[in-house]
Amino acid sequence: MATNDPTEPPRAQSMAPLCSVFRRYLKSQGLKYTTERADVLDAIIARDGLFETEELLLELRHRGHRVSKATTYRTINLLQNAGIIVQALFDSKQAHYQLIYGKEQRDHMVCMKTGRLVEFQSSDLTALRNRICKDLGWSPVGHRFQIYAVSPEGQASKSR
Amino acid sequence: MATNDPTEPPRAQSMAPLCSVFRRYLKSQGLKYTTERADVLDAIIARDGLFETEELLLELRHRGHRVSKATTYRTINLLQNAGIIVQALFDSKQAHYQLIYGKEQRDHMVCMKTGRLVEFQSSDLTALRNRICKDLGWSPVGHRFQIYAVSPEGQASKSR
DNA sequence: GTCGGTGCAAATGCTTTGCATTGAT
DNA sequence: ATCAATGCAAAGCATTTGCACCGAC
Repeated sequence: MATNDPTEPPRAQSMAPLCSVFRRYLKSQGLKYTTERADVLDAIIARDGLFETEELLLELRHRGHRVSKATTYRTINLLQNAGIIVQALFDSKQAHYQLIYGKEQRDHMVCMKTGRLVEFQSSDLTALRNRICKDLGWSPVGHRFQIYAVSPEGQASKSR
Repeated sequence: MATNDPTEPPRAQSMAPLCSVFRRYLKSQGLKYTTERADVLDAIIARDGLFETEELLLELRHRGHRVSKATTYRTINLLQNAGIIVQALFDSKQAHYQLIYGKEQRDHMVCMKTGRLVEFQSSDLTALRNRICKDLGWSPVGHRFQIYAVSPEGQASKSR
């Protein structure tokens, strides 16, 4: 599913910092750091890319963690508020999320023939975003960018 | 699906061409051009911007056209397939659409304080998109770009 | 020991669908 | 006349919520 950027070596996210970011956020809100919440964050870190809730539940089951669907949804919302994950992708019945904390913005390119999804980074894009904001007097916070295109494989397949 | 020509000046959309684009699409699929479908397209043209289904239903009622919710949804799907509208915006329970046929791509900037939504166009962005695709050997079809930022008014409001 | 958290099942709310009727070509 | 479209109400589905019990601080 998710591929990565050819220029940067993909590294696994070490768990400790994210975990403490989450703890700090929870404490600041008077909320508790529970095993279920830790399990959900772990599973997200393990995937290290785009995920949807159903996949996350499978990942959790797979690792032998029993977290209810309700709690998973609740935790995803907390992680969004904490700025650790953000929603990604348009045009989908189901919400997709991606880990974002401490990472450069990652954008997506979807193949309209094969459905293949590629992540990429572009500092030019971020620069352009900042310029657009500046021109209009706004302060940039973030962005979402998704390209619809046809991959080389998709072009090859004459069928359909 | 339907893209457009960046060299062409953005002009106000007159109704006739879109209507015939839709008719042509319907005919090509062996589908019928009905008054309800025409009414939905009219209402979308009248709004000429972002809309969600509920708003569209109100617009239709307002103009004295009785089109059922089911038909409106069905027509929206057809218009997407015809390349006349596309889904826009992330992070929303409800789908938002925008008229796109024969227009330059329009992107969005949302104020995180006030919720204000601004549309903008950037040919640099399209150029950047095309370059990114070319570098990876893909053929660009379209894109969605949404900036999260704080508007001048939002910055002024210290409250919250 | 307190609150907040969890799981379950029920509730929501947007969107889709089945079916009998209506209408465009 | 035919075959698709419409409207209604019911069904789907991802997500949220109410509530009784449980667990982190």
